Amino acid sequence: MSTQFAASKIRNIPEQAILAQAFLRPVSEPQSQAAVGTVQHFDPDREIFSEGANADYFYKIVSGVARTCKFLLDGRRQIDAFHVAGEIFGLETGTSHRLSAEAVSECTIIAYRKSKVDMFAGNDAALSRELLSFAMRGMAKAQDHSMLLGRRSAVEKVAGFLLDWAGKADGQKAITLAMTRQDIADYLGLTIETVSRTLSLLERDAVIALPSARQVKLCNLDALETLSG
Amino acid sequence: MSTQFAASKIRNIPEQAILAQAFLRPVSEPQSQAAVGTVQHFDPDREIFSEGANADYFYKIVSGVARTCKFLLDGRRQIDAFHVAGEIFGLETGTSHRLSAEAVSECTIIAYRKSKVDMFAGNDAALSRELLSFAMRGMAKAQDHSMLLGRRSAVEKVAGFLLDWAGKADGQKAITLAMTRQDIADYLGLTIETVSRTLSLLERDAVIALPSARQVKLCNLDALETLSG
DNA sequence: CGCCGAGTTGACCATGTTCAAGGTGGGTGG
DNA sequence: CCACCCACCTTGAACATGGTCAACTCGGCG
Repeated sequence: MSTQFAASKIRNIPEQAILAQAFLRPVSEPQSQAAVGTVQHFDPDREIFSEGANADYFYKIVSGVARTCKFLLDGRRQIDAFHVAGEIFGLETGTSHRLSAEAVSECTIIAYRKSKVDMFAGNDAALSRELLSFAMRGMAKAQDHSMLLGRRSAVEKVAGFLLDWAGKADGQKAITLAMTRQDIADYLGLTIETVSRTLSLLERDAVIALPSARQVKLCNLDALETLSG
Repeated sequence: MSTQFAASKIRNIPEQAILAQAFLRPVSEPQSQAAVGTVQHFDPDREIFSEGANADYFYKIVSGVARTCKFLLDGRRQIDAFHVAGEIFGLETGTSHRLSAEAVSECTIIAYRKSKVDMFAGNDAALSRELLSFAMRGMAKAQDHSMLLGRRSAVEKVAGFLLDWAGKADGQKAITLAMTRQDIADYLGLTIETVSRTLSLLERDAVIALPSARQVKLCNLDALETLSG
């Protein structure tokens, strides 16, 4: 299920340089990626880490989709973000994870030791910059998400989500939703019924088509953008 | 209104070390703080910078309260955060500000050139770490805010906000709100009326007291924490 | 004193939630 | 191969929470 490589020492490449790959390189070379990380595979809905757990590792997605989320005591869930190939999550300054992470679809991820980042971040200028940029992007994403949650109607939320996801799927007009309606609802701060109704509404208005529950065709991008606010 | 110091060169102290003060030092020495920054003063509701403007400077609050926010085309506003003395805002990786910033109360602020951070971040390990930690804290705050906005009722939001603000005001049970009801509403994703009603409700239930509109006494912290979810 | 902005309160309304009843489709076992 | 099942999704009707609109209060200041 998971394999630990120690290629960095065997091949006599400085760990620092290899670690930088986590940030600087695309996911096209799984072999070299794994050099300082542990490759792991998760079935849908499997927990990757849980809120409060030790944040010794952070993760980069090779394939599939994962979600990071928080739970309230009564079971309410807020999904913070969906992560796709190439994205990093679970990197914290504190010692424990502030969010849980789970696989949405089947996914392959690489776990990196956080301690190595602590060691090298100060010395390697490029890595340092990349880390900062990662954190700032994360901050920007979370802020945009706040805007979405606080001041938008159901239609605006759903339209915005579809455009967002289409962006991740590289701008295709036909997109495949990796997640359930419940996931979408918990991401948008809505109920599953409202998400479903809103999608039906968009379909009725010929803004989208729903050949199947998880397949969405964006028929009218302009209308969608207008609706998203 | 604003004064440019060039003390670093005069006193022959490396700029890099002085810049680090922005992150590493408390706000207790305004003289030295100003060494690499421009001290500025803002009246309530004055714009500090606007969304889309060049992000050449970032800011640290010396005194007073500021807010960072976003606007939708139709005027809806989402306040991202309130900033108090010692806090930094307006630091971006991109070239332009993604949020606007305005003074809530009268406030004194120091503006730092961002380019200096770009120059030194890679070389100075401590500064680098501090920057990263700043960004990660910002990310964590924005994520918590999302949780608040997405999955909480009006009472939970208001109760949470009061506890939060009490925390910033150093845990005092009697707090002074620097902001208007409208600000609170735009921070919590509610309307001004709902905020007002909810505060009245909390007062009726003896959870808080409202000697004046801006003065809140937290009479029953336990109840408040329960209500905040 | 009267004005004005901020805040409160009330009545009504709309959006989204809740509860409940079907529908659909992919997988499994007879 | 078909029937059944189950998870996921959709749809409807009643309801609740918070929004909207409007009147009113309060406190500071010319």
